[in-house]
Amino acid sequence: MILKIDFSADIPVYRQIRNEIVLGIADGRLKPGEKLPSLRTLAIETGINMMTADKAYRLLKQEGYIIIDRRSGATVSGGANDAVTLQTKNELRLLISQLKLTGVTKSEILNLCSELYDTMNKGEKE
Amino acid sequence: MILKIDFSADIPVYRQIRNEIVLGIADGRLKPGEKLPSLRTLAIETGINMMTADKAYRLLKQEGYIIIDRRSGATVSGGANDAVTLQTKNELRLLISQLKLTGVTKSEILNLCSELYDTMNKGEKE
Amino acid sequence: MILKIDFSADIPVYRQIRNEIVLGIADGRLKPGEKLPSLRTLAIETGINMMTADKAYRLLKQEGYIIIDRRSGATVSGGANDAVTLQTKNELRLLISQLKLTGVTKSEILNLCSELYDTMNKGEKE
Amino acid sequence: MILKIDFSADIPVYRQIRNEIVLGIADGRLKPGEKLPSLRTLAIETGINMMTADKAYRLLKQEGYIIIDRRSGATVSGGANDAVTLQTKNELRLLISQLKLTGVTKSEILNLCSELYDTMNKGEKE
DNA sequence: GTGGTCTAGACCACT
DNA sequence: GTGGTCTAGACCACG
Repeated sequence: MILKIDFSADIPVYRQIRNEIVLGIADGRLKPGEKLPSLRTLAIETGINMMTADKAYRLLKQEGYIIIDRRSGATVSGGANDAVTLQTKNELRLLISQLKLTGVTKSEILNLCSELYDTMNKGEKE
Repeated sequence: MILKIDFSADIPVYRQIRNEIVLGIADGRLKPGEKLPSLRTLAIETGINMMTADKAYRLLKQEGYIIIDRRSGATVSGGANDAVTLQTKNELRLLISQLKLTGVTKSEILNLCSELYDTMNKGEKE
Repeated sequence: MILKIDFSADIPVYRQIRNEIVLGIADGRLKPGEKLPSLRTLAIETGINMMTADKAYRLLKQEGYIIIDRRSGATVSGGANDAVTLQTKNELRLLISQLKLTGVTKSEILNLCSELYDTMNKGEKE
Repeated sequence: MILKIDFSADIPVYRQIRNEIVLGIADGRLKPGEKLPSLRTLAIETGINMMTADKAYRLLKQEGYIIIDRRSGATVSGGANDAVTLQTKNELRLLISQLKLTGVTKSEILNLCSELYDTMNKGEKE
């Protein structure tokens, strides 16, 4: 799995990494139990600082997306903490507000969500 | 409309204000054409600095949510720029990934979105 | 001649009026010797404050575009002060820089200028 | 590249900085990919406040003239957004009106534009 | 080191 | 009255 970083984006690099990995797990490109690259490998491959990679992994661990083991490094857990759910639902409310105000109808939103959800189950191909 | 600011949150104050106003417009508490408080009033009422208030209004203006009139201050526009839509859809994908990984099913997500959307129509024409 | 004011624009109202009148003179919709509306009329028709209208006329007078006579009000002079030329040439340099950086070629710029100039001689129809 | 600020001019400081940088890019004194001074450096060197410098950079970023990189600050992008083109063309019409009314002939205007454009290619590929 | 955010004032331009 | 701009600091997030 290749991570693309946009250094000129508004969103911090460590968060971009976190987001891409979350997306990767959700759509099946990263499978539960699968090993993630080491901090060093990740840092070199993406051209980022190792401390930034560390920050991303710590965040993912705290949210329950990955498990960090001293011996085997970071592996995908396959789930996430419930605390994430609550926070996410609040954010969802804001996004739906924004979509509504840009003229997206309710059914369009539901279709969009449905498609997005379905798409995640078909990313099995490497 | 009262704005609640959490000064210890990790989300910037000017963005909290922006978000609350977007939510307010979407759910009808703020109606198109309605006048928003002046920069000074907003700053005093919420206990923030004028420049922070200015930053929030500038962002809202840039996104098309409000119109800033040289004579009478800021008013609600009722819509938003298309650029917002695209950005929002990307963010939506991440949120749905997160919900999926915390065990929320597809139908639960769709119900949640539906409820959120409907809640926003209180006090407005359907 | 009808003046359109955009109260939500970044450019001050008095300057919008000034600009529209300059454009009107240049393209022949306003002819030398022609009488401009009184401050009061202008203010009422455009929905602006009389002081704002006054400011616009004072600026136009100072630049030589109009002549203000106590008895007959403001009339179009047909020219402008040389001081305007110098200032304008400086501004022109910036605009051409901007066009160049947005990918407009030299010949496109020259064609554009040529067209703009020619268009101004055909605005004879009221 | 040295930026000259006129603190008594009626054009805001942050806009003067923006203009000088645009001119610098267009005439090749600033090359694409080149690093601009940091906010702090710029503020100290020109004797302005950091927030004013920030305002100038934000504007340049929004217009597409520069890229702000989280790692190393601001760099010249070499282009600009299309939205700038449209705005600029409108402003061009006004300037040409003004020149016409101060007695500058069409061929003089075209020559002037041509010279201004050519002057910008010093130190660059034709 | 960098930019991002924020404060508590101030003065000016505009309407 | 309004927003627009600016100062001289400060602290934090990021890399």
